[in-house]
Amino acid sequence: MVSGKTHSISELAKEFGVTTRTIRFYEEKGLVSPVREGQKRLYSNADRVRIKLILRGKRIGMTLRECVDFIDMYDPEHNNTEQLHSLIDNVKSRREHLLQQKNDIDAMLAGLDEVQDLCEASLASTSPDKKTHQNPDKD
Amino acid sequence: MVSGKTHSISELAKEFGVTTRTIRFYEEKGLVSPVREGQKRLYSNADRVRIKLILRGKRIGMTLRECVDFIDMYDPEHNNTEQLHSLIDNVKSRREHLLQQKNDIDAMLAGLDEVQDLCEASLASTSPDKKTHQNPDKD
DNA sequence: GCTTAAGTTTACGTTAACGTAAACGTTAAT
DNA sequence: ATTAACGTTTACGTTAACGTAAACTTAAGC
Repeated sequence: MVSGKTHSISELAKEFGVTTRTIRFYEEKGLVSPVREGQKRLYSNADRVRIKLILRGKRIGMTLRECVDFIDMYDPEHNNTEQLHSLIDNVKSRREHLLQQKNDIDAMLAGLDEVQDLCEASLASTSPDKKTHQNPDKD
Repeated sequence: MVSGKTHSISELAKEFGVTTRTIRFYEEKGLVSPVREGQKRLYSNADRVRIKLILRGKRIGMTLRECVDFIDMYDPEHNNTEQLHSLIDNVKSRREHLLQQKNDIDAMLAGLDEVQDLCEASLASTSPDKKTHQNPDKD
């Protein structure tokens, strides 16, 4: 089968918790290219996946441009050797960036643990004995 | 000792790789409050740490407002029981958010691995035998 | 005394990522 | 035939997070 299930714009909007305006905006920017049935947009499953990847990227602070660049890595239109090497470099630096972000997140999670401990300790004792406060200077 | 080492604005700018404009902007927004020596700003180590935390937040896509909220969790001006509970709730949702982000990052890292494998395979064989392409639909 | 470097305030400009609204078309049900 | 639900285009508005420039002060070095 060449054409799988398609979706309306409001279906996708509901599924992903965004507005239709957002999805049209993504099209305006060339991030998705739904087919038309008369006037209306029909979204393929590939479009769905692209939107999912875009939103994933946004959740970790990527710009739309970065999301596109990222997604474009997946499609194998990079034939010649030079482009493949440049793509690998790109992958490398992206990976480093992501690992940095993981470190940042872990540091924050540790901070949250600390805050929560302090809170609970403070709640446990009606007259709370002051614990010494560790300041968050690591990294 | 009550007052540790202080720093000029350009020192901090250089240390963190941002412009002085950025640091002044943060002050404008109430994120830092350097002391003045005459006209000039003197940044304490506490200021340094706040900036560090801000930049850490930004790296994972937090807004400045979110960064402040996050940082404010650290200082124990939350005395009464109700506020402590609300703070704990806040910690909880932040933690969930951060864990979601870690999942997103892991998914992307997996994607990068795949892309890299494809690239290297394609480079290894001068006449590259087409491998079947796995599409990234997980999660 | 002059220049250079670093600092200051004030203020307008810019980009990204949509929100919001107006004005209109199409299909289906009442 | 009219309301309702969904879709469309066009276009102006908005917020965040600075960039950039102008015009000025202060301290340091020669």
